[in-house]
Amino acid sequence: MDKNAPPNSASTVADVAREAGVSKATAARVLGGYGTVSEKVRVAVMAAAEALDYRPNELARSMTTGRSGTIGVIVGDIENPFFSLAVRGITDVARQAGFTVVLVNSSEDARNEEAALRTLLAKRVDGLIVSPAKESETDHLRDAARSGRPLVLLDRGSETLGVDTVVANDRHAAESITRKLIARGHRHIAYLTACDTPDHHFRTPADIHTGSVRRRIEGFFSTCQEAGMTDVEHNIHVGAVTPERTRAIIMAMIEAPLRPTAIIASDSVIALEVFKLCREFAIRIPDDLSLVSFHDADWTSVTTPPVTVIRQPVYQLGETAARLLVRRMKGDVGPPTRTVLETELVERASVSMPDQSSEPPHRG
Amino acid sequence: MDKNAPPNSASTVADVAREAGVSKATAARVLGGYGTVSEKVRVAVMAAAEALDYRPNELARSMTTGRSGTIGVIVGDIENPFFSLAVRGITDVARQAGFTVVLVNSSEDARNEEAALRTLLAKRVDGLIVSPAKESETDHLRDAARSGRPLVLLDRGSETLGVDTVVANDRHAAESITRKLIARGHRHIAYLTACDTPDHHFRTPADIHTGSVRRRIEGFFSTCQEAGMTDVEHNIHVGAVTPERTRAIIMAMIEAPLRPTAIIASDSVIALEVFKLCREFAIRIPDDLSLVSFHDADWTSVTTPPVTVIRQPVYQLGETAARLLVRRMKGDVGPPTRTVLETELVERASVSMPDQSSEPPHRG
DNA sequence: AACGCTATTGAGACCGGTCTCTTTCTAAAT
DNA sequence: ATTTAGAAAGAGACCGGTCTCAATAGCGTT
Repeated sequence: MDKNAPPNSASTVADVAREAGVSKATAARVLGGYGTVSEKVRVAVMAAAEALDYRPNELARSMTTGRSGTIGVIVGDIENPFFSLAVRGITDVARQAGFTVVLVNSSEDARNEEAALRTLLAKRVDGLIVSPAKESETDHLRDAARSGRPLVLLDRGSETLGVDTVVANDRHAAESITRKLIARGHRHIAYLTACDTPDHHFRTPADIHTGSVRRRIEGFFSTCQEAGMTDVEHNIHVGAVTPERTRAIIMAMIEAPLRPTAIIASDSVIALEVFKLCREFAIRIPDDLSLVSFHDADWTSVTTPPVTVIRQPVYQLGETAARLLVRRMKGDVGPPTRTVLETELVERASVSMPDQSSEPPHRG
Repeated sequence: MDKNAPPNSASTVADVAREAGVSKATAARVLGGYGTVSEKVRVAVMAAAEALDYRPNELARSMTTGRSGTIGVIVGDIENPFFSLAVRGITDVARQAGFTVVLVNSSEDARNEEAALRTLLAKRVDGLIVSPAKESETDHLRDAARSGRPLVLLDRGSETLGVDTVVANDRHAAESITRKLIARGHRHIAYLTACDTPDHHFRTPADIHTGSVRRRIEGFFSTCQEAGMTDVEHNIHVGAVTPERTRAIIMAMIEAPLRPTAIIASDSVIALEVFKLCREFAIRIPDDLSLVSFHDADWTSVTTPPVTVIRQPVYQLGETAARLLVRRMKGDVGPPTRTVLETELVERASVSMPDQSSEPPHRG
């Protein structure tokens, strides 16, 4: 009679059990796919479930099992191609392992990150992948780790926090590109990042709380110094958080008495802004200004000239982090690991050749 | 004694109640922020919670309240800038309204989408935003709607399914760009999309199951026909799903006896591939070939020449869908709405000017 | 002093699953 | 035929919250 009409409210194991004429426990065994049941009963229960349009309540299941089948992911900004690609890597692995992803943008704000973490922990995610906004503020991460749920840090590590980390070899990448620029005669190289300091000025690498960027700046800084360059800290520009601020910084840089001959952009979004501005002001790349960018964004190969970039294995970064997390969630309790993925310098045409360099080597 | 040492397993309201010397119900009232409690008891309970490092279990809360505080989002591919921007719009609104987002990639596959939907429904998301891979296969969406949880369709609508939809005015956009190309003397215009048909050939718009693309093709098709063009269906190319396939299609197109003088790319990923190939084969844009793309991706303004695009309000698409969903989740039960957001033709320099056109008007 | 009203608290059912413990039943082993 | 292992099914506790309902307490009123 009521077999064809699904009830108003979702039906439960108890409903199915009643319909099939068995106990709740037995119905649960069939529906949950555990324990042992006779074939006859199995068929009856399945038929009842079908008739009642039964849909399991994953929430209730999670509460008893203690596992929710979800992993929480906190990134700075999903709109940034770097993160969207990394998240793709994460979701692919997660899906394959039977997990779904809960995504939160921190907008690179430590407070947002902390709130997000609390929410995700409250929702009982089985594991977490976080790209921490600030390495200096990691109390909330420590809490997460302490909660017993595995945590993997993505792109930005914290050496002090004993937790799994997957990063690129940022420092080495920065060193090699800086060396390359120096070899081509550049003596005034600017480094431009979205990371900010309280007074928007750079003094020492310790001011930079975003791990990946700090390591790059350390590499840049020391390579410059080894080459005998002075006042390197004045060539490191922070706070390129919006297109407007980025433009203002670049403008000031260009109009300064000692105008840089090369710019290293810390991400593709900034590089794009530099490129736009150069075009707008008819600054020729690489003749007037050389440009190098971190992250091999799709468009960098298609501009005139194509942009020399440091290719990071972004998808693999996400993939590796997720794989590591899955292993931890399965019970691997080894000591925390730090995975460093290699980068690759892709030389295109946005860096001036040695003979084109307007400055002779060793001038200043 | 055990006040400073948090217990091994997470503490619960019952633990806090015991610690504070009150009943479970009272502790729950304080912790859950409902009902009425005396100030004295409130303080005592909070102190106990603090001491025990109490963290609410959102899962348990969800089970009784029936609401999980999450919204499920299914998109084709988060890596595609279109979707990552739309998702950013969704997450921003969701966060503001107190919801977190569970994200799933369907890889534009209806079966994946169905599985994802089942999972999300089982996890008891409070609402859903889906960008359906196929408008023809919507049984699973109907199920979702029937489950009582609000559903909003993003970018791709289904007229038959009575459900809220947020789309761009794709048809009108396609018409206007096609008209513009025709006005500039183009008589052989190719349309290139990632959507595919079983035999990889296009016959009628009804073959295309992705709503937004079908509407664009309808606009393109009818505008071409109105201009007296024949065999328009042969100029619509489907199945540009990977860079390799895209290249093969473009190559065939270029080598055909009647080579198109203009290409409309259905998304920025395809446009980028066209651009790359043109550069590789020294095909000049716009002199040899005009290019127009849907979606104003960041890089399109920075190429040489910059690409003429149809700017879609992508962030707003996500934002609007999320706002609508939030309203529904709050109990709005009006009839299903269909929101159409306007697009804008951004003319840059990838379309040949009339006087540069190699073909005189009305030739064929 | 008796009464009524409200603020505060406690007891316990409930959400929808899982899972342990028992009991019953079947069939192989001695 | 009797013993016994193991399969199959049921009863009911439990997860960690919410929420209803009843009991108690405190206060103003007449």
